[in-house]
Amino acid sequence: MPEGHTVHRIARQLGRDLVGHRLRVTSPQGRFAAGAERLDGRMLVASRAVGKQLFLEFEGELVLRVHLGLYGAWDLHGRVTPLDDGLAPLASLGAPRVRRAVRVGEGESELAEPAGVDETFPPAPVGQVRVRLLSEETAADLRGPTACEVLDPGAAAAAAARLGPDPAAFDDPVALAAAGEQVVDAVTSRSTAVGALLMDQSVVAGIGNVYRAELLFRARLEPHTPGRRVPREVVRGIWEDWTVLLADGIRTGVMLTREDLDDAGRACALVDRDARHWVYRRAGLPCHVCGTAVQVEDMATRKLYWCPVCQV
DNA sequence: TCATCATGCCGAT
DNA sequence: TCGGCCTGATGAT
Repeated sequence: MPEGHTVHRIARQLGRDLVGHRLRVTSPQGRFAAGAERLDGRMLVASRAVGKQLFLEFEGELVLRVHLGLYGAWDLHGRVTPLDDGLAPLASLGAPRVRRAVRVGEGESELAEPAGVDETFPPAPVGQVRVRLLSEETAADLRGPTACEVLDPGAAAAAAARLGPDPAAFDDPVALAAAGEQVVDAVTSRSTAVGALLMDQSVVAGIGNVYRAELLFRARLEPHTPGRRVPREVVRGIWEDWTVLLADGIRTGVMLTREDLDDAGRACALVDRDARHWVYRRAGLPCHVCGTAVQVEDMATRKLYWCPVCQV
C-alpha cells in the first residue's frame, strides 16, 4: 500500500528486471484484455514514477499508466534483482536471486525467500491479476489497481502534468529548489487547511496519509492552519523535509519518520510499526515529545493525527 | 474463522 | 457524500 516511496521502488525494480526486454503482456483476470493485447510483444523501454503514479513506456509510443490506489500491488516472480535497500542482508548481496512472490513495496525484503528447486516458472496467477508482464526470467503481476490504462505519450505527459512536483524527479538542485518554490506558492495562496493541501496531489506529489501526519508533526504545524497563513519558510521547510523523507523511504522501503531514534531505536522501529511514527495511528497514545494524547479526526475522508500541544 | 480497516482515488449522486 | 476497487494485515471471536 503505497505512498510515493513505494511507487518509486516499483519503478526501479521493473526498470532493473523488465526494461530492455520484449514482454508477453496478458490480463489473466480479463478486465484489461484489450489493453494487454495492444502492449503484448513490445519491448519495455522505460519505467518511471511521478508521485504515486507509475508510467511504463513501451516501444511504439504506448504508455501503461498504473495507480495502485489503496490496496493495489505488484507481485514479482522469478528473477528479482535486489534493490540496494541497506536493510536486509539477503537483499544486499547484490547478486541476482530467485525469489518467490516478492511484494514490491514496504517491507518486501522480509517476504523474500529463496524459491524451491521445483518451482515452475511462470507460476499460475494468484487472485485477480489485472496485468501480467512476463519476460524470459521475470513475471510481474498487478492486482487491485485503481488505474490501469494504455495512453499515448501526449496523454501520459498530460497526466503527469496534472501532478505537483515530486522531489524524487529532480537531479538538479536548482530545479529542485524551483519546484519547492512552486509548492510554496501553491500552499500559501490557498485558504484550504494545510493538512488537506499536503494530500492534494496537484500541490505536491507523492504524500499520503502517513507522510502527511508526520510531516506536519515534524514541522510542529497545526494541520487546520489555512495555507495562506503558513509562513513561506515553513512550507519551504516541509518541502525540504519531504525531499529527505522520500529519499529515505525509497532507499529503505520503510516509512520511518522519527529522526530522534538511535540505532537501537531504529532497529526496534523497523519491527514495531507503532514505534516508527510520531503521531500516525497513535490516537490516544502519549505524544513522544510532550506526553499529551495524540488527537484524531477525519479530514477530507481520511484520518488525521496530530499533537494538539506540539503542533500550533 | 470472521469482521474491520487501511499508506487512494474516481465517478456517480 | 458515498460506493467501488476486491487485497491483506490485524484483532476479535
